Amino acid sequence: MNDKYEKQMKKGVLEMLVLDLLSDRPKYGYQIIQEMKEKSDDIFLLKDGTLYPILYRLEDDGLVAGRWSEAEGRQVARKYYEITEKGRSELKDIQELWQRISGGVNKILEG
Amino acid sequence: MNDKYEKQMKKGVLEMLVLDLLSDRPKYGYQIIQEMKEKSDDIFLLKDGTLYPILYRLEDDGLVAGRWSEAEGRQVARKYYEITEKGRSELKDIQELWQRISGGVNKILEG
DNA sequence: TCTTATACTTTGCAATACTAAGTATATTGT
DNA sequence: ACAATATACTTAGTATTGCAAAGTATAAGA
Repeated sequence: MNDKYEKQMKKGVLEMLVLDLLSDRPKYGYQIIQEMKEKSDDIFLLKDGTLYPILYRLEDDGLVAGRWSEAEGRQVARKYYEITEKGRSELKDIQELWQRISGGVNKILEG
Repeated sequence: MNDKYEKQMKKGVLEMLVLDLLSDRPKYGYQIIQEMKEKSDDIFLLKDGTLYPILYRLEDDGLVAGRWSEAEGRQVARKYYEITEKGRSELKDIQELWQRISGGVNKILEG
């Protein structure tokens, strides 16, 4: 039942969260999924089929840049995503938007 | 630019906000739009073309019940929407979901 | 050998905020 | 009287996105 609302409520915020996680250092997909899970106390459990399309969109928009790692003593190639300057600038704007929207929601719920 | 994110971030929460506004007493469309604007300090400025489809969905789901008013000393008919018991129960669940999701977002942004 | 974890890609579906257009009456200003 | 604005509801169409599911492939542990 509430799966529907949960899915909808996550729209828009996931891109912000991915950008935020990338803002301290470049990370690869699986790592982003783990950190998202840990930092949110198991609230954001992303499937890989959810994350990668987000990364591709961010890349298309020039907010992150992906580069394949030269297999450092391991075989499985990893693609590291790094936030761009444009990405940092956008992240700031999106976070302000989140404060505005979530603040507005709480005003109504508390009012 | 940020219109895209703003639109997405509102997904899911608008139904919750409409249900919340209806939880004290029945209201008609225009009134809901005004209260949404006032209580959110101009953050949620709904167009009628956005609100009514939400009301119809809520009605289809049995969360609200609409009834036409018998024109009380005025000519323009108004359709009043009233929250149902099912609607109150769902609202409680959706609000808990909102607390969970927005809490998770803030954990990541602050972490 | 089999299972699990790691790691990335792609297709297709469902849900919804919004724009735009349409219909109609009431009120206010000129 | 006329025009403009506010009130009030309806519907069609678009774009976006979270997710499930399936596919490809390597590494590590039982």
